[in-house]
Amino acid sequence: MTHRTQSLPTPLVDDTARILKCLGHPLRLHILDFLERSGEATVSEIHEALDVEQAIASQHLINMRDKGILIRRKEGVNVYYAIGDARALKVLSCVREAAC
Amino acid sequence: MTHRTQSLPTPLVDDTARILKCLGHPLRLHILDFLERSGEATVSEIHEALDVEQAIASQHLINMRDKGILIRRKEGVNVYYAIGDARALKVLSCVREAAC
DNA sequence: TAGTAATATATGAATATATATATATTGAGA
DNA sequence: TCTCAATATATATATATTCATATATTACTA
Repeated sequence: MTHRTQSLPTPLVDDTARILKCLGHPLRLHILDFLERSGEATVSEIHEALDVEQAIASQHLINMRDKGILIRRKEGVNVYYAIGDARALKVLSCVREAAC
Repeated sequence: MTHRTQSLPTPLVDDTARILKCLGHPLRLHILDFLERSGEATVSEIHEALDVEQAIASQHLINMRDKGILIRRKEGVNVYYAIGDARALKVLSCVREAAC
């Protein structure tokens, strides 16, 4: 069969792979799901809602933020995280579809 | 903000994370892209087209097959791999969109 | 300014992953 | 049956990831 489309450019593949790899972890995917439904949430809210240690939650949140998947906003002693990447939202909506 | 939708079920999240993690590797994503454009391809065609060692290509192909992302068909001494998972195709189409 | 709650960081141990290389297996044809 | 080409497997090494735990930082408030 002939190739009807061009091969994906390597920089795009590399960047996409980074995002997919990051989302390819159950807890991070749960966090993403929670944040999408919450709009935004503090570290405490997340670690309580998902029943994981505070440090673990913080580690994964920072991980996702480093990759541009999440953004954060400080308010006093609290830190609010939210989804900051359209690709992550897209992945989530695909998973939602599958859930039906 | 209240939660307008239910949280994703854990088994679905786990399964999805497994797939995303697997696709979250540049070479595997390139292989997926190549297979989508080829329809199907042998190990040799893949390792030559993507310029990677035969054993490396085989390892990644088996990896993806183990996770149900690829299927394969034997024909004599050749083994043809093809995409066998709708989710993988969906991911690919999203990446294609981003490429435009 | 001392205490406290929220968050982040440092560190180590266990496990998983990626790559490279060498070798084995399989099937076809001379 | 011998050889060759295609594919798979075994193994070692290096590196990355994950989780757990302890500790540090930060900002508010009494």
